Amino acid sequence: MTTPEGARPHGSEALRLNRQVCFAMYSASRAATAAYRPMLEELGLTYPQYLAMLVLWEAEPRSVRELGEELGLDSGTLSPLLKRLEALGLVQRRRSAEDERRVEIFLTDAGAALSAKASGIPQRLADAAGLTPAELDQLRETLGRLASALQASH
Amino acid sequence: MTTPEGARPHGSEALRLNRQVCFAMYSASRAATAAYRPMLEELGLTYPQYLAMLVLWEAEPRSVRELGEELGLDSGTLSPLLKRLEALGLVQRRRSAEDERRVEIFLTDAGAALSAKASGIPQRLADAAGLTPAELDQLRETLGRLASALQASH
DNA sequence: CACAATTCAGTTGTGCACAATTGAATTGTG
DNA sequence: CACAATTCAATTGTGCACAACTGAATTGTG
Repeated sequence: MTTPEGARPHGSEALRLNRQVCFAMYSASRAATAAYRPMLEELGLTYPQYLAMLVLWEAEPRSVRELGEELGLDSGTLSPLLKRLEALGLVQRRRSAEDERRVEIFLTDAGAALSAKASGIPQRLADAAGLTPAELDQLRETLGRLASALQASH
Repeated sequence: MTTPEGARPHGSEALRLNRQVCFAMYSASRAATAAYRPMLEELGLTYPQYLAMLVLWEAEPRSVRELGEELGLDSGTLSPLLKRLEALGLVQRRRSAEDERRVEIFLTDAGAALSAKASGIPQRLADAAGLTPAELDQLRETLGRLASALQASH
């Protein structure tokens, strides 16, 4: 069904792409990011930037390390991302006084105000997902267990 | 529970990070890629390169467009990736004779032989996932529906 | 047949991810 | 207290993703 004219099939069953949960996850995750894109464009954010803002909207200020803990990202990813959020005027980075290694991320007024514009996004995406609330709950729970097990595996 | 000392909480419930299925998917997908990494290192492949090889192991040759269709990737991603696979000696790119726009991707002997070394990976990952086969099946099915709905949404 | 529209692969530019490293600040230990 | 070990953010380099564009080849239509 997936094999085009002229291509010789010789794959083993275990290696079939369509069998692989990880590929389904990889595809669905990219599809979700793509579904967010037009909504986030209205806010001028990328999806990872939106995630960082979500964390800050919950509580603020946060150090780069705390943000990384929440998002599972390291400073190699966060440093330039936060610099971009600062350039957008949404965030301010300030060296901590008590611990000069730390950099605290504060929301600017514009950054704090942006949450109002973002408040409808989760529901809009849930609608686009086409799953029942129960299915979404269960999916989130299963993915959480999966991520934990995978992280523990290496 | 996630709010550190000194950070002022003021998030709305809908925007809570831990509530969001998409973040769970994003995290789990990255965790899966990370779990693959040490296994794929033995093959000298990245995860997207491994996906391309999976498609070619199923049937070969494939045009760049066909590969892109299977993986949901465009030429902007695939062209350099395939160039790297060619540099690794796993693949050969050849202009199609019937349609000079197309570039056909052939496995080299080394590329074909690599599937033997990869054959254990899906099972190793399934073990690391810590889910039952039934849960994995259901997860894959749900993710498939989710990805379809999200793609249809824009 | 002519030529506009489409298909196809590649390139350029931006923004993640992530490994590896750096250098400064802090903590732990003898 | 001294100094080794650790923590923290930033930087560098590689490899995706993806939008926008280019140019060549093919297809569709008048």
